[in-house]
Amino acid sequence: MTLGNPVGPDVANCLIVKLRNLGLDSDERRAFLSLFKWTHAIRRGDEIVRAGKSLKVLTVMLSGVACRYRITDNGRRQIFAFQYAGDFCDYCRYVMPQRDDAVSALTDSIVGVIPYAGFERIVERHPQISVAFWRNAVLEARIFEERVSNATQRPAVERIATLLCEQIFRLEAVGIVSDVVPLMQIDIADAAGLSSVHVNRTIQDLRELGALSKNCPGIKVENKDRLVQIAKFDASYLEGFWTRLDRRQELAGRCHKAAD
Amino acid sequence: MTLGNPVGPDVANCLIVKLRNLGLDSDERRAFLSLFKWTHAIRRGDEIVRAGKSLKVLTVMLSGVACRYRITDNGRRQIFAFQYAGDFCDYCRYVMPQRDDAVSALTDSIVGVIPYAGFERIVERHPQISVAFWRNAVLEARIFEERVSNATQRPAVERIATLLCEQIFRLEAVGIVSDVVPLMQIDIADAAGLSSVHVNRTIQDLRELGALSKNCPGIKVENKDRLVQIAKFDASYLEGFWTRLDRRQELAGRCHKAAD
DNA sequence: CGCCTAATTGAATTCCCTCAAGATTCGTGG
DNA sequence: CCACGAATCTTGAGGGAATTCAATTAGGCG
Repeated sequence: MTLGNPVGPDVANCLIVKLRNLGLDSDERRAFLSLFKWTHAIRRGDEIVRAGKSLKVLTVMLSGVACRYRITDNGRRQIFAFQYAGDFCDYCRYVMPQRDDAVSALTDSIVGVIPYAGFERIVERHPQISVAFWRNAVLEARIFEERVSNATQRPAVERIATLLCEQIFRLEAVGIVSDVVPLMQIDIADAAGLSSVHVNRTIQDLRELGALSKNCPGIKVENKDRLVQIAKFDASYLEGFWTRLDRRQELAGRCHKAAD
Repeated sequence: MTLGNPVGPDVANCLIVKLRNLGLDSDERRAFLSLFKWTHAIRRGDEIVRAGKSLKVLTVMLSGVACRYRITDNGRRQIFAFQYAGDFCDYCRYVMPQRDDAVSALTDSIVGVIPYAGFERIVERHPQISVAFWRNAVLEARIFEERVSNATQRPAVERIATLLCEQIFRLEAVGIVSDVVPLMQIDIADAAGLSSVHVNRTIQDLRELGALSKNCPGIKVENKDRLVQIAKFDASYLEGFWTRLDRRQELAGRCHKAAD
């Protein structure tokens, strides 16, 4: 379904927060938001970006949860990233067209769409936008590093605890505060690279340890501090998501502009 | 040791190739190369970038091999990236100052240094440079994705074969063609997240399989095709390193400039 | 020639996987 | 509102891949 509505502050709130965190001032944000030509409502399970297809558009999550994934040769689904409101689904293709992962919706979602043409125009007028995207790419690389480190060096409990922490902190960073992690066990398995059986056992361990809630459907955090402690989670690697004010100064200097 | 010499085409050859592959035209490359204020000679084992230290400079490998790494809480060294001539050691810190990995030299190396101040000036005059760095960051993220996928889904033989293939192809991309992979088994282990014991056994398997040379020191490729075959290696994810001419067209269009 | 680093080998153990079956929950339609 | 089917989650048992610990051999350099 295509809605003709422009993207107002109501729908785009998370995106605005994210753009600010990436270092864009209000002018640049306004310019970026003006680019949205339309929005799509996507149903759970449907594809947002098709593998191999190169539509000349940027797609942005406005609500819901999605994942970027690939089917590996052994037939399993490898989830590379979970995407929440404010996240760009396929921004890398703009500079790296040969990337061809698929993105599909894990819950009912709304996405906004920006044609490349308009984006190019804006980038030219506001060079800071490409710096912001550069920063975003570095942030994403940073997340992957953490995942590599996790996958190869740590036992499943810490691994899954860390994955959960990351999701919680990222959601909070764009203003979505909830004790429910909106993922299924199979999603966690495919992202962490563990079998769903083992994920299940590990989640039960986390429940026993008091980190997750017992006797309730889905994955609900009972004790966030405990979870963070088990994961030995240090959120500093996500700092780009919620650039602190004292940090803003430094970035602002680097951007030749005061933030806001 | 600090050399007062400017960075001439002789020393910077690999870097020039890399900058071209990232989509910079000759003007932009010249501007970038003019920024080098000095070069350092680094000895094997020494640190190029210190963890936590934020020098306001960009560091670029001009020759040799280095690795970006971190010591994890369990005391092991996690290698995130190998860096060869032309690679930027710490470019991410420019947009993400809170990153604090260390980089140290695995062989005797020469690095070039660019103060942030000069870089900012150039970026302002040549906005394409930040797009190029954006592209570079995406490329790096892409490499990590591959590593996650490898680490979680594939057996050690394929994992190590893939790691070796990646190094060979990256070295070739900047014009360094050799059948010797300039890494030790312990480096491979810390990068792949395997124990050095198991890496050793796996390398012996690769020798038995005819991919690596027997009876010679270090890691020498006996049969590249065989190695690629074992790794099921598809180099397309590294394409940004050797942007093909037909691709260049597309990128050039996106950059509002003809390449070269 | 001897020292230090790197590579190699063996044996026991642990973590996670696969396969397979059973129990819940959820959504849908009657 | 209940019943039924499908998806999700849960549990058990057995096996394999990689780890750790420990000891030995080869290589490189002063």
